Order: sequence, then structure tokens, then C-alpha cells
Amino acid sequence: MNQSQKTRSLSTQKVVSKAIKLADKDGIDTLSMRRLAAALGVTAMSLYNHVESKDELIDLMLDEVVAGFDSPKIGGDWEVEMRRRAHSMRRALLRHRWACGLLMSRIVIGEAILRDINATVGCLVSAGFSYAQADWARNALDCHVYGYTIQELNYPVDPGEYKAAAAQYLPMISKTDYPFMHEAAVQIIDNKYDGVTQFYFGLGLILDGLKRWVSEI
Amino acid sequence: MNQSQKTRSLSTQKVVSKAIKLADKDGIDTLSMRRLAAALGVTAMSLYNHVESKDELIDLMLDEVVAGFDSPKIGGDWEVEMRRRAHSMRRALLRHRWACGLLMSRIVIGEAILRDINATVGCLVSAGFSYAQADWARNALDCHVYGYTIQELNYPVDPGEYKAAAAQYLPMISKTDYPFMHEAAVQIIDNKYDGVTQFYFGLGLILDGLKRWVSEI
DNA sequence: TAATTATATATACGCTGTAAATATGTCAAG
DNA sequence: CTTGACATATTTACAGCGTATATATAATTA
Repeated sequence: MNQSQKTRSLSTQKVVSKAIKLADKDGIDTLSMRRLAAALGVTAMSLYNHVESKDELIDLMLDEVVAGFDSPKIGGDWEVEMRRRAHSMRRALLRHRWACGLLMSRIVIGEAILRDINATVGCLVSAGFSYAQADWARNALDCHVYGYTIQELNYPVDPGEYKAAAAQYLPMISKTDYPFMHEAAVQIIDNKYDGVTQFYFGLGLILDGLKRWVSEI
Repeated sequence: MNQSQKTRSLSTQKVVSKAIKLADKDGIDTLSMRRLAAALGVTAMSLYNHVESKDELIDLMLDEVVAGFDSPKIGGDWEVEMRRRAHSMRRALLRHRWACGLLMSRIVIGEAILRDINATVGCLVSAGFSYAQADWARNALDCHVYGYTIQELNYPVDPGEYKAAAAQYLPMISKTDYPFMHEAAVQIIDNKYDGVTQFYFGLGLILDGLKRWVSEI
């Protein structure tokens, strides 16, 4: 039916790119092999010539997301580099909203991921961290970035939205049963919260702690 | 076929409990309504008399896990209470290995969850935190607990296992392409890492930061 | 005892990932 | 130029999924 019925039209790269595009648009839940194939003008089983399974496809998608991270420069000011990396991670994870939860909950070993970890550990080590310290520091920073961002993705931290959401949930939070939560919701509605500020505030807190830790040896 | 074919044998509580038991044993991926029903000696559709959907079932399962958290005492020493809560969270999440990823990536509003958040914010507020500070502090702590624990669930941080895993992955990490990662893996194999220590170390770092932050106003 | 309600069942639908067999286009060697 | 090998796309099929719908039966209420 197509002009190129059995001609080579696909490639792993094209499959992965289109999958990311679809996941960005419609969410990861509605991404099925059949739907992806249709979007590429092909039948589902064709994809398996370029991808071993849906699981491998998702790994490849995730590696592509990580490729968008701004990895630290080895030899640079570690604090500046870590901050820049964290910033770029958050941006990438907000752009690909489906990626954060998956990145946290799988072991993915792709090229981009190895490169990023190597650069991060390398930057810290060449700044004076021991390997153990660097490993832990990276873990703490990633925990913050992933942990914060995934909350940001699920809860509306944007000032306007946060207020709206709090107003919406408020009736569900009994004032007598949960007085502190209730008051917190009220304060959120009245005051202003800013997701970006909170993100960098927490990041600074961790970086400060790391700085003191490393220097006090 | 059963001795009680149409008799009332189920309840929401029983369904949720059995679901948790199955998820603990075989993982959340193999938990289907049919399998769960079979484990209860019943057909799949029967479950829908006690649970609105599989999604709601999972929310209920998660709330039950959170019910196992050791929530802070309002009025107690906030640092001690937060440490105790974090400890209990980690234990509960390690016991129910399927829960951590889900807790991070959904908005769950159950009784136990509301109670826990209320107690946590309440403890911090009554210790002198503003509501905004308390909200952020809880977020930072939860990020650490969830973020750390989910890594712990996926990567073997237990000393022996960590070594074995590093030894297994080492061949995949090219020494020329990823020298720092390679060296890190080598050091992990030679030195000793301890997941528990790392968890409390990171926790202490955050608590220290919070302490300085709150007092310096 | 009769009517109502709560609960369990049976059946069915559209969806999923992918195994297996088949057909067709491309390319290298004779 | 032909032929054979290979890469790729298709077709068909299967077992499993969540759950909508209709029905049957046991327990409770009137």
C-alpha cells in the first residue's frame, strides 16, 4: 500500500526519535509498539528489526535524554559545573516528562549515561574529592535533582498552578484531622511558592554541605 | 466450586493485604487482577466490588505502606524525629520493594499519607520552622529518602553485592573511554561501601543544612 | 415471607508485547 | 545480467491484560 512497501525506511535512530516525540506529546503510557509503528508508517513487528524489545527501546530513549545533560567539564570549578549539570538535567527532565521516573527506577547503561557519570565523577575527583566522596556526592546531587523534579512534574509548583491545586485539594484536607496540612495549604494559597527557587535553594544546601565536608579533612 | 460460591468472603482490606503480599513476593509487574483474584479463590471481577480499579487498588496499597512510616511526634526534637521517620521510611520501602518508585511518581491522597505529612510539617512548625520552610524541608528529606532508597533497591549497595556488581560491570566500562568511572569501579571493588552509612551520611548533611538555615534568620 | 441489596460469576471486547512464518526489496558474487 | 544470500517488512496468531455488561445467588431489610 505504501510507496515503499518492503524498502529500508527505518533505522534504530528514527525509531527512537519518533518514540521520544510521541512520549513527549502523549505520555509514555499510550506509547505502544503498534502506535509507534503506525506513526512511522509501518507495522508493529518491523520495529523489532531495529530494537530488541520495548524494554530496550525505552533504554535507548532514556539514553538519548541523558545525552541532553550538560556534563561537567573535568578540571573546571566543581561547584559551578555541578550547578550547571543540575540545571540542564532539570530542563531535560521537564522537557521529557516521562523520563524522570524511569531514570530513577531502572539500571540503564547507555553510552550517554556512562559518559555523563564519568564526567561528573571526573570533575569532582580532579577537584580533590576522593572516589568514594565523588561517588556519594553525585548520588546526593542526583537524588535531589530527580527527587525534586519528579515532584515538580506531579505537583504543580508553578505559582499560579500551585495555588489552584492547593485550593482544589483544600476541601479534602480536614482542618480538625490535619490542622498543619490545612494551614500549609492555606499559606500556599496566600503566599507564593516558586519551584525554580526551591530547586536551587535545595541544590545550594547540598553543595554547601559537600564543600564543608571535603574541606574539613 | 468453592464451598462459599456467592457468599461474602472478601473485603477491601483483604484484597489490599493480599495484593501487597503478592507484590512483595513476586513484584508489582506480575500483579494482575486475575492473579490476585485467583490467590483469593475468586474470579477477577469480584475484586471490583471492593476496589474501583486497579489504579485505586495500588493507591490503597501505597497508603498501607505509608501507614508503616514512623511519623514524627509533634512537639518533639525535630532533628531526632526526622531521623527516626527517615529510618522507618527506608525500612518500609526496602520491605515493599515495589512501593518506592510508585510513591515518587504519583499523587496519592490517602489517610495514612495525609496523617504522615501533617505530623511531619507539624513537628517542624512547632519547632520553629515557618510553613514554607517546613514544606521545603520535608520535600528535601523525602527526596533524599526516596531518591537514595530507589537507588539502593536497584543497585546492590550491600558491601558484598556492591563489589560483585562492580566486578560484573567492570568489563563493560572501557578504561580508555571512561577512565574515572573505571577507576571508581575498581575502588569500589577494593574498598568497602556501606549503603546504610551512606544513607545516614546524606541525611545528616541535609539536617545540618536545615539547622543552619532555620537558625540563621 | 417478599423485596431489596450486596456480592460473585460468566462472557466479551479491545488492547498489549512479541513469537513464528512468510514475502519482498537490496546487494554482492559468479 | 543473473543468482543467491541477506536484511527488512508483513501477516498471522497467541496468551495475557483491565474492565464493561449482564446475570445469578446469597444476605439483609421491610
